[in-house]
Amino acid sequence: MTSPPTVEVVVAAASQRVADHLRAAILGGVIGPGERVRQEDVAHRLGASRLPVREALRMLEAEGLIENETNKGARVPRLGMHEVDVIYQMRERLEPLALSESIPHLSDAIMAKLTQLQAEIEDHADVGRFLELDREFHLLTYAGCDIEQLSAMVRRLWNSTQYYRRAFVALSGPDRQWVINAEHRLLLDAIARRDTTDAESYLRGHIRRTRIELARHPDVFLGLE
Amino acid sequence: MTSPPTVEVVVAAASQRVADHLRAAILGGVIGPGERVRQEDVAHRLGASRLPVREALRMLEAEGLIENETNKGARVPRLGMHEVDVIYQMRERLEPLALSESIPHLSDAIMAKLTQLQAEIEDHADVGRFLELDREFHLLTYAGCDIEQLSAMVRRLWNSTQYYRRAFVALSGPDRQWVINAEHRLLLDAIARRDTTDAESYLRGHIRRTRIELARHPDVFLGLE
DNA sequence: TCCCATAGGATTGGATCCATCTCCATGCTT
DNA sequence: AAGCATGGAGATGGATCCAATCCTATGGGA
Repeated sequence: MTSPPTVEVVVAAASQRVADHLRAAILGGVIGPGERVRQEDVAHRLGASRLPVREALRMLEAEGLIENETNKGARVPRLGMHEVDVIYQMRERLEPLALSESIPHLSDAIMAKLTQLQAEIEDHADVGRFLELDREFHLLTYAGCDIEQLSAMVRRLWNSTQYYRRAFVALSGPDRQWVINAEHRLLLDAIARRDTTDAESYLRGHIRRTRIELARHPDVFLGLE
Repeated sequence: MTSPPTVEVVVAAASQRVADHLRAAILGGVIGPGERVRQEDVAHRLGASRLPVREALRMLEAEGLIENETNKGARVPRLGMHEVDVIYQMRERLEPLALSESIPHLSDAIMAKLTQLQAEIEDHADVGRFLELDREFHLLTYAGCDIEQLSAMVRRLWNSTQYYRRAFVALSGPDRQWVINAEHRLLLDAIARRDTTDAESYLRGHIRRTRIELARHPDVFLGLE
């Protein structure tokens, strides 16, 4: 047997597995801002030692999903309204750049997938599904950006506001959905035309409008800070 | 003795100490892009176990100073010219925002310190000292920004380009120093006037000019990528 | 009755040891 | 002689155990 066993169940570094699990739990709203994450809990639940959990927590800290305090443990960061507002302003400035870097490298396959995703979004039913699709849509438009630092930061900004986006979408109802759809379609068209200027402009507007609507819903942050 | 012993030599979490040491080594150019960082080496050198070193490497990864590959170890990232150029564009977009957030909270003490720093910069002799002062000057202008995510990202961008900035400054010589000084003075004045619009504008120009001059020195990236 | 000090449990941080993976050099085969 | 398989050394990933720190509940004192 010269070649490595093909059956091998890709073990993929325990710390990576733990990180994936926790990330899903936080993004899915299972854990929620301010909640504490105990090392032993997670270790026991996932059948691993505490060590990979510690490493996973460090990785998630890098992604903005966890904050660590020495000797006091890890918790999901709790953001205030102003903080979220500034993070959206950061998105307004960074994501258009990521898009410009991405557009020249977007394959036809990805363009097709984007169109299909937007179609699904317009058919969307529940809130959870919309959040998932919207996230996939936007992040896929950045798939061609091969500057790792930039992609990572954009992902990080999405991660740390995911919870509040969920709360916001749940509150605001579907009567403004047509606005999102119109913006997405214009964005898609600009991307298809490889017009980075237009694309940047539509994207910036899309994020800015969301930020301002979000600022009108302070109830999303009730009981926080 | 009810109060904690005041003499206590704040031990400050070994992993923190290791991270500090490595950060200084990388920013100081002792380690250099592409070089590998072996866990045991560092552990032995700093008289600690390998475990805090592993955690430190994760922290530095979050700061963009280290990149980790599973089962293959850690190394200092090596950036290409285009990558550095995009990182500078990110700075052009993010740092003005950080500055706007910071300005309203800057105390008189900090303003005084900034003026003093600029005076020192105009007196600067060697390259290493200039880099240090310039870094301290700019980061201090962001000291009032209490959005942790934003401050962290700005710091990260500075960190990951520090090496190339050093190479650039060493090459370009002191005949353009007066430009930097003029820009710094205008920036300082705008900050003192609490004029965020002007300050953002000067800062953006300052970074942009540096980026474009840097792009004229591809020799900084010789032998890389 | 309220506040502070103390002791205990709970939780995180660190060290050592073992398993697994990668990389390189050696030697065999063609 | 060239190329590939194999074995060993080195380095990283993981598990268990021990130490240091933090939080809380309890009890004593003003």
